[in-house]
Amino acid sequence: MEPIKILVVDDEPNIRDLLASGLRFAGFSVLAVGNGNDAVTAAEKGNPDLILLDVMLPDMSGFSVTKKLRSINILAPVLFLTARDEIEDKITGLTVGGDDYMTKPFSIDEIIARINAILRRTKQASVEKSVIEVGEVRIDEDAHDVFVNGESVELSPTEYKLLRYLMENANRVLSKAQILDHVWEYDFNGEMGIVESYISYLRKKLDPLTNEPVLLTKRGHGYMFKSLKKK
Amino acid sequence: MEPIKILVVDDEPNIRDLLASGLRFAGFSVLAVGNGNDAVTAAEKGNPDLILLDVMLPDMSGFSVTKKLRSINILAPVLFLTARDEIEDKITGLTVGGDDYMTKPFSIDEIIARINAILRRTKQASVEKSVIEVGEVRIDEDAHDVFVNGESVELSPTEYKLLRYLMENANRVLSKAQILDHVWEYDFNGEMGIVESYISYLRKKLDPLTNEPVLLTKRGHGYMFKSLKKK
DNA sequence: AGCAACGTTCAGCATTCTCACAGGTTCTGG
DNA sequence: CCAGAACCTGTGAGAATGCTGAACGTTGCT
Repeated sequence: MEPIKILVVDDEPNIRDLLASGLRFAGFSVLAVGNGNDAVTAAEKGNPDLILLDVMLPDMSGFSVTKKLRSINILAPVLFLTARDEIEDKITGLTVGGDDYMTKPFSIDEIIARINAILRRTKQASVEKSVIEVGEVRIDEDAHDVFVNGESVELSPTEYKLLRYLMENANRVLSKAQILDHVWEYDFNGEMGIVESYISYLRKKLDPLTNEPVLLTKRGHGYMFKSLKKK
Repeated sequence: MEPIKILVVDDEPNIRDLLASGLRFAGFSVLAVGNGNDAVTAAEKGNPDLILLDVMLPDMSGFSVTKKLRSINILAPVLFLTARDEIEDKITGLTVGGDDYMTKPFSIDEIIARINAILRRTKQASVEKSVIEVGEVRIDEDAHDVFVNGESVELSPTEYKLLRYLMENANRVLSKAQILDHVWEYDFNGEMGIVESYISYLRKKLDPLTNEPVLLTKRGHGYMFKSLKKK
């Protein structure tokens, strides 16, 4: 099975590197460029499965890039990146087919989740499953639903992302720093106490429905999602 | 099987040597440099499997080093080293994928454990197993869990590190000085009596669950973890 | 505008941990 | 068998760590 190819287009080197290395670690094959022209040529040659495209580029807008790509019959789905204060109307309507968009700043894990969601939607023979199930807890990544022993649980966006990250790494201790870097946006520079807060929120919602606590504190090391069955 | 290569980057010669010799003894192939520029060139040539990177370097920050490395397609995971009071704002956003960080001062054994954890996570075909099992005692390094004859035992961080060190060197006498050097942080300047105390704590927790004592005192020499089966 | 949901910080509280000390016990050499 | 060395372990002070409720600002919705 050959790896899924992603083309990253962003003019800010920091963001570009962040995305490139994050995606590579996630198992994708990544090509990264810094402007629209390079993006078009790279897409022609590389034939990527998905394009991660910043809307604000030095030479042309992300939308022009998309148009050019479509005109030369490159139909890979596009995940647009846009600053939060740029008007959202412009984007709505332009994202046709499997396209989607995200606002900066983002969290790495969120980007990966979106990419998987798009690939799931556009490719029939999807590799990724949309359901994560560990022990008594089940997450539907398409619907963003969470069930504990069949019962639905309402989570806020941050609670959801945290739970997903913990479940993806079930039975493995995760340090607060790792959690912060994967779950929170990359420009977050607050305290780690917020992780404690959200663990507390999650416990308050999950524990009443589980037979035994699923979120364990490993004092001095971090937190862990624990599943009953041995893997 | 060729040895795993580690690049150590730290400007303090003491720390650098401490790390280099400790890691070599643990079986890694080590290259050590003292600044960011050397780090980049060394990484280019040496193609390390992991980089141990001090955040505070004379010529550039660990952040810049990482960016440079990633931009020239060096994707080895990074274990950042940082002073305890720099953590909060600086590190956030740095660790992507398999990266992690540790605060100074650290203990050698803890560094090695983290390195193994990262390599385990980032490499599929890992050599290291996350479970150490000697006689009646089993440690899961991912979950930081300890079991004696199947029963779970709760250990404090220091107790855990001490037990792990003893088990890694089962059936071998370890002097108190050795134990102090490996398990405690390098700037610890207390008495060796602390080792006696922690041996005592461990015995109190382990002995009730074992058929025979596992922690032996070799009077005048040190301590030894004894396993039933011959090695 | 008013309201609800959410993210974030903070302070107080509780628990656990580290470490030193000191008195007691066991061992060893002579 | 004795004296000293080595070792064991209970006690407690102070620090570190984690938990949680409360407060506040922001955002989005009606």
